[in-house]
Amino acid sequence: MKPRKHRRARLDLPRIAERFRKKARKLTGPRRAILVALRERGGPVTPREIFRALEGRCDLATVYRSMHLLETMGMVKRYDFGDGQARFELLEEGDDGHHHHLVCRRCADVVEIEGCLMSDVDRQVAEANGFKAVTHRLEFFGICPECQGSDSRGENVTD
Amino acid sequence: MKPRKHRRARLDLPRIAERFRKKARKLTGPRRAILVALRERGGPVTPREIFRALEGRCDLATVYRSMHLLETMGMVKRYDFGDGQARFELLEEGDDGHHHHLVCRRCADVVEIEGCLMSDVDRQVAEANGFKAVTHRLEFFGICPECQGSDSRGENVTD
DNA sequence: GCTCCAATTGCAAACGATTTGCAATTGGCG
DNA sequence: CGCCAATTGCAAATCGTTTGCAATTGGAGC
Ligand SMILES: [Mn+2]
Ligand SMILES: [Mn+2]
Ligand SMILES: [Zn+2]
Ligand SMILES: [Zn+2]
Repeated sequence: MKPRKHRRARLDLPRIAERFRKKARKLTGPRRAILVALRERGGPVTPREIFRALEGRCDLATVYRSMHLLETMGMVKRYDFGDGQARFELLEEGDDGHHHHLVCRRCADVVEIEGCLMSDVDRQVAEANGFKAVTHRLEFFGICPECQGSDSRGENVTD
Repeated sequence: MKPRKHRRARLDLPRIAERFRKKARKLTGPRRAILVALRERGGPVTPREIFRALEGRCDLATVYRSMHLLETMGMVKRYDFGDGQARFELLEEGDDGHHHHLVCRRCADVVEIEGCLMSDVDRQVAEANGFKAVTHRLEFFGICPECQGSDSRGENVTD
């Protein structure tokens, strides 16, 4: 049994629906399906992955529109792993989603990094430069255990 | 006199040319112009900004091709501020370019953050998850001094 | 200097992610 | 059950970036 890689893996669906409706929005078929897909995955998902998981129950454009909506509603958070596609995670009520990830450069496997010890750094950076409301975006990249042995180029991973 | 915002603002042009030629590459007109533009700016520049600065002396496709080349030669480093366009900085010889930025969310002004105190964090993250060769990507975002007074939405910036 | 050719360029078309216009569909309130 | 604003599917548009190809050019060798 592998350890669960992502927190927020189990959220109550009726509760999600309720949260959604509270913002005076129609809970349509496609939207429900997207929320289910987001909950299933738990970790960061691309719009295209959601689209594939929906198997025709929803158009790709609708996925994008829904992600925007959910983002402004504060129900999902967007992450950027620098590969040109957005990723989203469903948030628990009250969670602002601020956390970081460790991404394998070979297989793109993602591990959640618990907690963030940088709020004091934000303050220092703000202070030192006269900025206000400073936040940060931080992701880690490396080679995961699985990918360390079977190297794609024959050389071994060190360090 | 405003303080200089970017390090590596002055690099010797002949020396840059020499570094370039050492890798057995043709130092063409477009490439020379691009290197000059990169040196002029000092801080992170988008391909389109370089293209504009070149005023017809070089095609946009050539800018992109040159950035790839310079990147693989280790003469520029790519940064990602999450707005969908790449930025590049010319590097001093021997510099790996690892550093971070503070970007204004209103005017997109960029301030360099000196140094990086996270190599021990990289190690901890690697250790804790069985990953190897862990690095990170980190940028800060906030509201710069200039943008704090004249607020775009009438509310004042706090915190 | 002049020749020659692989390296490089400009141009236009292709790309992949994301956005948008619009006519057809639908959730949820009355 | 009917209505209508909200939502959707579809196709076309957009944006940053990449690529094919024929024309151009730097610089090594004479
Ligand atoms: Mn996560
Ligand atoms: Mn910089
Ligand atoms: Zn953080
Ligand atoms: Zn760093």
